[in-house]
Amino acid sequence: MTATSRKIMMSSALPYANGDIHMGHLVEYIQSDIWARFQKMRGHTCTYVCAADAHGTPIMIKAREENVTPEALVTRVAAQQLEDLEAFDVAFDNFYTTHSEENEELVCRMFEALRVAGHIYTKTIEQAFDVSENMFLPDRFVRGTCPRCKSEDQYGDACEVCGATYTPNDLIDPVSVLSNSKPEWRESEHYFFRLSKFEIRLREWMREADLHQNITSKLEEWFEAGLQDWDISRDAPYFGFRIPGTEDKYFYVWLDAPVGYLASFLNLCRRTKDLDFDEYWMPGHDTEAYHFIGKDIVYFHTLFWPAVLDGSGFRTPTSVFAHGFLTVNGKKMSKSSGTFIKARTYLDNLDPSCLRYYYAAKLGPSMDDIDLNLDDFVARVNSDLVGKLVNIASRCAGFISKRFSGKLAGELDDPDAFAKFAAAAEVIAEHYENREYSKAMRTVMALADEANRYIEDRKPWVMVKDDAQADAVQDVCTQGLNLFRTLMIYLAPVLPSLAAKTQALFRESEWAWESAAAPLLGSEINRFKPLLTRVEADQVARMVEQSRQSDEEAAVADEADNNRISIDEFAKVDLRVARIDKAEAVDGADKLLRLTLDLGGETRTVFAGIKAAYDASDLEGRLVVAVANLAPRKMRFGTSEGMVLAAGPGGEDIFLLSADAGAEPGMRVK
RNA sequence: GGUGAUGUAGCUCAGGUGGUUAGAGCGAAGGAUUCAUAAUCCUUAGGUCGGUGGUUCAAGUCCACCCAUCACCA
Repeated sequence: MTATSRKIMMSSALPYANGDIHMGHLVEYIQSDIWARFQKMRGHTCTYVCAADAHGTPIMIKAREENVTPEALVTRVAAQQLEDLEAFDVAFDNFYTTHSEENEELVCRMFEALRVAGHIYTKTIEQAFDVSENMFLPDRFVRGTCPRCKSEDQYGDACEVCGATYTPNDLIDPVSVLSNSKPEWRESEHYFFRLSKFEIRLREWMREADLHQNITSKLEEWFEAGLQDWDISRDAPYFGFRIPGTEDKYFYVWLDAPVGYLASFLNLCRRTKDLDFDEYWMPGHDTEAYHFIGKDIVYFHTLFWPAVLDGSGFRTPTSVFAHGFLTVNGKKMSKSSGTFIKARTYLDNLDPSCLRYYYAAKLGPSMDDIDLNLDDFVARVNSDLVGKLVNIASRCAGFISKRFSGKLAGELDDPDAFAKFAAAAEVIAEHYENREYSKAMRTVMALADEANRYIEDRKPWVMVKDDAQADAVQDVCTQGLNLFRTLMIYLAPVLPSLAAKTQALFRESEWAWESAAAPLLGSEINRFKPLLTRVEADQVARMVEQSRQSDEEAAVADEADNNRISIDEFAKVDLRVARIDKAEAVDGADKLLRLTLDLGGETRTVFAGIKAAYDASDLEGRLVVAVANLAPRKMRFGTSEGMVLAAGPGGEDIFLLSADAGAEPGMRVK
C-alpha cells in the first residue's frame, strides 16, 4: 500500500503529574501505542513522544499539601506513571517533562514570535486577591458554594458535583484556600493571545487536517459562537515558566503543555542522530505530526494549539485524533463501587495483554465513549485470545515437538489457505492505519476461526494413528502453526509481549509486517509453553474489591450520589410567591418566555421554558412559586434571575404551580 | 439552558449514497469430538432497530418532536 517510508511524529496527551494512571488514561496510551507500533512494523520512521504535564495550580496545591516542592512531587509522580505505562507495554520513544529547559526555550521562542507578530496584547482584568497573603488568587485558589447546585467547597472555576463552570466571582461565600479569608476583587494585568484573528487560518487547517466528523462539527459550533482571545498569563505564585520581561507573570499551564510535545521531541532529537527537529516542526517538509487526545481537550488542540503554532512560525499538526471516555460496567468510573481502577491495581491481578486486546477490540476512530464491561472482558479475552487464537498453536505444537523433534515440515499442507491469510495483510493494515482497531480485531478473529476449522477438518490426531499418513501430520501442523504465526504478526501492535513469546517459540527475533506473508518452513521450534492463561472471574472480583474505597473520599462521593437532603439543605432554597407582571416571547428562542416577576417590592427577570404550554398573555397577573435565591444565570438572551416552579415532562405538558387566593407576592413558602 | 454525540438480539458491537426474510462474536439450548489452557466443530433459538409522528411506492437508514445516557460551554 505504502511503498515509500514516511516520517511520523506522534504524541499522546500528557498525563497530569498529580495522580496515578488509571483505566481511563490507558485507553489513550494503548490506542496511541498500537498505532506507533504498527507504523514501525510497516517500516516507517515513527517517533512517539510524551511527557509529564508538570505545571499549574493543582500540582502547586498538592505539593503544598504534601509539604514538598512541586519539582519533587512531579518527579516522583511522573516516574510512577511511566513505570505503570511501561508495564502495559506502552513504549514511548521519549517520555520527558514540561518542566524542562527545552520546553522553556520553546515556549519563550514561540511567545516572542507571537509578540513580534502582534498576536499578543495585555489587558487589565479583575481577579480575586487574598489580602492577608498579599497575592492574587488563581481560580482554583478560591473555593465556595456552587451557584448552580449549591454544593459547598467547590473550586472557583468549576463545580465538581454538577459540572457548572463559572468564575470565582459567581461563587456564594468565596473563600481563599490559603488563608480562609474572604477575597477582594482587584485588578491585574494579563497577557492575551489574539485567537480571534485566526479563524480563517484555522478553518483552512481544519480542512487540511481531515479531522474526524465529530471534531469538525464541534469546531463549527465554536466558530459559530465566535472565537474569544485567550488569557495566557497567571500571576505569581504559580508553578510554571515566568514570562520574559515580567517579574511576577507566568505562562498559563495550557500554553506550555502542548509545547511539551515539541520539547520532548527536541530533547530526543538532540541526542539522536538522523532526527532533525526542524524537519518535523518547521513548515515546508514532508513529515507528519499527529496528536492523540481525549475528547475533553479537543478545544485546546484544534484551536489554540494550531493557532499558536501557526502564529509563531511553526508547522501545524497533520491531524488530531480524539477518542471518547471510558466507562466501567456502563457507568462513569466510581471509587465507591470499585470501578475506579488504577493501572497498578490491574497489574496486581491481571495480564496487561488482556486489556490491550479488549480495548483494541472496541476502539474505532470516533469520539464515542467505550465501555469496559467486566463480564464481557472475561468472556471476550478467554474466548478470543485463549480459546481461539492461542489454541491454534497449542493444538499443533505438541505433534511437532513429540513426533518430529520440533522440526517444521518443508512445505505447507494447503498453500492456498495460507495465501488467503497472507492476503488479509492489506485490509488489516488499512484498518490499523485508520484506527479502526475493532475492525482489525474482527478480521483477525474470523481468520482464527478458519484456522481452527482447518485443523478440525484435517484431524491430525486421527491421521497420526495411520502410518501411511504420519508424515502428512507434520504438514498439517506446520500449516496450523504458520497460520497462527501470521495472525500473531497482525496482532503484534496490540499484543507485543505475546508476539515476543511467539517469536521465541519460532526462534525468530524480528518481525516486519511483510513477515506475515512468508511462511516458516523446515526450521526448528521450541517447546510450546502456554502463551496466555484464562482470566478467572475472581481475579476481576479481587481487582474491583481492591479498588473500592471505604475512606472519606468514597463517603463524600456516595453522599453526592444520594438524593436525600437534610431539612437544612431544603431551607437554603428560598421559595417565594411571585406575581407575573409581564410575560413575553423571546426573539430567537423556541421554548422560552421572558417573565417579569414581582416578588413583593422586588422585580426579577426570569426565563422559563414554558412557551409551548402557555400563551404569554394568559400569564400576566398570575401568582406562581419562584426560587428567589437562585444564582443569576447568563443565557443567550439575557440573565435569568430565578426560576419559576412547574411540573410535568415538558413541552406542552408543563404545569405551573400557583398559590391560592390571598397569597401576596414575596411571601415565603415553607 | 445551549451545542454535539450515543441509544440495533441477554452481553459487546457491524449495519456507504433509504430497497427483497436486519448481521457478527460472545452467552444460551441441542449434538459431535478429544489434538488442545473444559479449548474446538456443527445446528438451533433470540430483535415491532429508544418512543411518537411525518416524508416516500419503500426507513434501522431522511425530517420533526420527545425520552434516556454522555460530553463540551474556552
